[in-house]
This record gives sequence, structure tokens and C-alpha cells, in this order.
Amino acid sequence: MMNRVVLVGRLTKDPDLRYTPNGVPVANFTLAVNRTFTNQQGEREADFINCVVWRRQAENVANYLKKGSLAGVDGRLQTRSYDDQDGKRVYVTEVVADNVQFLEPRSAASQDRGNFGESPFGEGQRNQGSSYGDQRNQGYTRTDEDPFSNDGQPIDISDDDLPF
Amino acid sequence: MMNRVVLVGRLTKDPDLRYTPNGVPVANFTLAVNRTFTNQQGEREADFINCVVWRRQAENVANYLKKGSLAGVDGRLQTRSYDDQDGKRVYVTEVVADNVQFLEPRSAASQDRGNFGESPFGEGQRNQGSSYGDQRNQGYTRTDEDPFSNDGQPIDISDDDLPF
Amino acid sequence: MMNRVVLVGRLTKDPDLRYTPNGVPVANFTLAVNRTFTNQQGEREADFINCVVWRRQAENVANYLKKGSLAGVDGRLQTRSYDDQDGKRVYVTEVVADNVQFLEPRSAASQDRGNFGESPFGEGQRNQGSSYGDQRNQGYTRTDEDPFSNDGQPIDISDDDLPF
Amino acid sequence: MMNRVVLVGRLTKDPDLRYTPNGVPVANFTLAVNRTFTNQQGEREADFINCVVWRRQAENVANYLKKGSLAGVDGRLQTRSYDDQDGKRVYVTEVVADNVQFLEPRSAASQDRGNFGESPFGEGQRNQGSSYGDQRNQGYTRTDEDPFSNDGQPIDISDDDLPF
DNA sequence: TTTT
DNA sequence: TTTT
Repeated sequence: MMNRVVLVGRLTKDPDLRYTPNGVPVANFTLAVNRTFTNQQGEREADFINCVVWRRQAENVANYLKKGSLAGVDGRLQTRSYDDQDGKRVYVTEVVADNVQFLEPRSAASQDRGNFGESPFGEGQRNQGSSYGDQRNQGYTRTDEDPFSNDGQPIDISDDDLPF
Repeated sequence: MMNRVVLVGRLTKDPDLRYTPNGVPVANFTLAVNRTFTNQQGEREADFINCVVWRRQAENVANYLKKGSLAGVDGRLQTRSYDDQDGKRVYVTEVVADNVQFLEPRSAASQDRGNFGESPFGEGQRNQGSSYGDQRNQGYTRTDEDPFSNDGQPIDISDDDLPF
Repeated sequence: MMNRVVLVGRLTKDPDLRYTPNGVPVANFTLAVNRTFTNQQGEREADFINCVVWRRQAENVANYLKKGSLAGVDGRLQTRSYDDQDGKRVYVTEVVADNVQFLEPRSAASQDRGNFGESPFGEGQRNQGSSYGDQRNQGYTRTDEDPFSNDGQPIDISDDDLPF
Repeated sequence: MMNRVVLVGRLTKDPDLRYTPNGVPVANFTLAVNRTFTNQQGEREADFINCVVWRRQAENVANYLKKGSLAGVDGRLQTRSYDDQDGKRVYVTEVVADNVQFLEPRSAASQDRGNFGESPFGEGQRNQGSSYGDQRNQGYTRTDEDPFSNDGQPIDISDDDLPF
């Protein structure tokens, strides 16, 4: 009915890019979102939100964001469940991103990364990155055979999970 | 940093009202949020989002919403984890509501419920509900001794979990 | 960069449906959104937010919502300006809706309205409305020649204003 | 009822700090929010959203943000109106910020600014700024007598406009 | 110019 | 009246 999420935070690890059997790119990453308030002990805690992004933005995310990058996500909350290795039902809540916004200058976000397709950065930042030629998707293994195999993620992700 | 969620959906069950050891009210409920799009099979699926609300709004929610009620939630995403009975870490993502909006006329939402405190409905709907006197919190057991004991919820919820 | 608005409120008037010269439908309406807090005098005020919706949802809005209807809007804030009749620049801020949610049962929202295209209501409410046959767009004049001519709205709205 | 806005953009000018007759700080600023899509001519346009923030955050904004700073705003849409110098009613839509997030390292955002109160930046960035001593509110004139006098802003802003 |  |  209505379902909207907006987050700004930092990636806890490099994003994880996979492909569905049909070759559709999906990237998973976790955003650490620092709370604006402190707890009883005066510490500023964080929430760790799992995010998914599909298609072209998945590849942009994989190519321009890494552990520590500051990013914004605009999307919707999605729930799903699967049975883990000992047959226990696990419930997952994650954010399916409609849009991922890169909030740091290119240099900060992707020093030593290859280049991929169109830059998601604005006019001002384009053309000032280093160019490694067009080794597209450099450093990422295509895992069509085995998408989402690690990290307790469901093994049976398929093209049916495409949001639209 | 930034963390905002807005949902509109229907309660999957009556809300669950508890109290912390210090007597602070907390209500838990799940919103079924129908997707605006259909899946490959043409079905309209739903996401089931766990929500928490504290203090006075917790009591309003418990008194005016029930299974099937249409409600809006404005809040933030929060993650936490606990170890289940067989020592397995369980990760929970839920929405901590800053504001819960009742989106149905009072009659539809709370036919046979007792009355509690100030009405969260607008001017136009106040004073037209039935009045059961002031049997506050009628039908809810105070569970100070054992908050959040059921449903696989962590047993050690305390006043430290208050959002502010 | 990031721009997200979510509103729930009531239409202050019947929506206003127009068509661009190319025949693209646009609906304008104002949502009265009651504040959740009261002012110094203890009154609950409202904000009046202008909204725009394009294409198929424009026609759904025109056919299913009317003055007083409860609706949710998920969209983005947009600014534009135009010069009024005495050459004064007027600045407009409005919400371009990606999605409009009807939050009342069909009967409440459109008693005496004709029917148009696919119902935007869920399964449960479909097929229970009166049926006027298929007099599409009944009661609305096509105004291709003169879109947005009244109400101090800019007269030069064109297909360029399409959000995507 | 429900009214939520989240924006990320850049300040078009230095923020404008004023005080109500009672001494409550208010800051006004405009965020340029670049659209994520391009128009028919292939240009990326922007929306210019007026924002207001009250109290302590008003002073933080004035001290840490300036023209060009990247910032996030989480708030609600508010409308008001006033009569301009030639008696014409002007309608204003603006965002009242509950929270303003500084999205750039301190150095980028406030090179040559004085210091004020508690730093709104996280642990990592604290203590690495230059220190000008405690010339609080340096460079800003207190304008209790005449808040909001310029820029076509209503002259009669008062403590009644406090959001809570 | 505003809704319940 | 607009930012990078």
C-alpha cells in the first residue's frame, strides 16, 4: 500500500555482485546507519541494514562503492524467508533500492577500482577518474551457477525475485 | 545518519502490549503491506513488517487498533540480534515508530474495545464512541515480570531499549 | 540527489484532470494534511500540499477520488516558476506523485462517479461498485487545447513537464 | 496525518540565521536537489527547496554549513501564506527539518567559519578542526528586532511558528 | 482557494 | 534568487 525507506550510511563491506541464471545483475550490501542519538551509556550505536539493488545500478554500486563508502538508498522494505541448513525458518527484512546515491567524490569511493559503463557521478566529477581501459566488471566473478551461495543467503534466488 | 521509513498497511494480529520493568509501555505489531505490483504469476504479494511503538502511543495502538486495522507508521529502521534457545544468533530488523496513524473511522477499528486515555482520532470522531467507563487497559495483562517472553522475542528487553 | 515525500491527507476539492497537447493525462489536486500536534491555541492546523500525477494514475485519481477522499501520496518535491498576469514571478513547490494510494473503501470515495479502466482498489473491493458500462472518462472534458488554463496555473504546461 | 520529506542536496547560499523575539534561533536555507533523470534536452535539472530549522540545529547549520555544502534533511512539508508589499497573497511551501545531516567532512563544509557549541560531526571528525576559541555565533548579527525582514520573507514570524 |  |  505505501512502503518507503530512505537511508544514508556507510557500506560495512564491499558490495557483493551476483547474476541470476538469466544474467540479471543483483548487488547486496549492508549500510551502517549511525543513530543520531546516544544510548544510556552515551555511545552512538548504528543499525545495519541489508540492501539489494538490481540491474544497471547493481553494477554501478559494485564498481563505485566499497567498504566505508557513504551512500544514500531510496527504496522499499521487503520481507522474505527461507529454511537454513538445519531446517530452521529464517526471516529476512531488507531494503530493495530504487535508487542508490553516491555521496562521496569519486576518488574517495573507488580509488583502486576498475571502470564500468556510465558514471553515476555528476558532470563535475566525470572524466577525472583514472582510466583502466574497458575491462568491464573487472575483479568480479560471474556466478550464474551459484548466486547468493554464501553468507547464509538463500541459494534459490532466481529471476522471480526481480522487483518489476 | 539518515533513516526514515513510512508504511501504510494492515495489522496481521491484535497488537501486543507489554511493559518494561520500569513500567514503560511498548506495543509490538506486524503490518502487512500489499505491494503495488504483481509477481510473475500475477499475484499481489505483501511484505510483513514488524513494528514497535513506545509510551503513550503504545497504549493508543493497543486500544484502538486490532487485527485488520489500516494504519500508517512513520519511523526508523532498527536492527538488533539475540541468541535463540539453541544458541543461534538471530538478526531482527524492525521499524521503531515515531508516529502511528489510524486510518479508519473509530468504529471500524475498535468496535468492541475498551477506552483508554486521550483519543488519537481527530475532533470529528471523538465523543462518538461507546464508553465503557475507565477500565484502563482492559483485556491486557500487565507483564512487567516477563516482557516479550513469547514469539521468539528476546526475553531481556529492558528500559535500555527506549529509543530516547 | 535524494528527494522523497510521503503524505496522507484528504483532497480539498475534486481532482482536476487535464491533457497535454499530446494527449497525456495529468491530474492536479491538493491534499489537506492535518498536523499531529496543536498550535499555541490548542488547534490542530493543516498543511495544504499541491500534488500532480501523470498518465494512467491521473485518470484513476480523477475517477476514484473526490473532495474529502483520504489518499496517500508517494513522490518527490518539484519546484518551478512562472510569471503571473502582472509580470510577477511566482514560485511553486509541488509533489509529483509516483504513486497515489486510495485509503478508503470504494463506496466512500466515489459514490456517484463513473467507472474508468482498471480499478486501483485491491481484490476485495473490486466488482462491488455500481457499473455504468464503459463510458470512459465520463463527466470530464478533454482540454487538449487549453491545459491548465485556470486557477493561476501556468498556461504553457506541455509534454516537456512529463517527469520521465 | 502523515507528512514526511527526505532530501539530500547542496546549499545554494550560506544559511540565514535569525532569532525570534524570544530569542529562539531559526535558520533558513535552500537546498538544490539535482534530479536523477534528465529532461528532453538531456540536461539534469534541479529542484530548489526552501528549508527551515529551529533551535540548536539552527545554530549548528549556521556554523557548519555554507554555500555548496552537501546536506541531508529529514522533516515535514509545511505551507503558509502572507500578503506581499502590494497586497497580493503569496503561498509558501517549505520543509521544516527535524534533523539536518552534514554529509561532508568538516574541512570541506566550514573552512573559514568560527566554532559553535557541540560539533554535529561524528567521533572521527571531531577535534581535527581548527579552533578559533569560543567566539560563538561569529559573523552573525542577532536580529531579534527584525527577524525575517528581507528576501520577501514575512516580517511577522514569531514564537508561534515554533513547530513544537 | 482549502479536508474530516 | 539558485548548488557541484
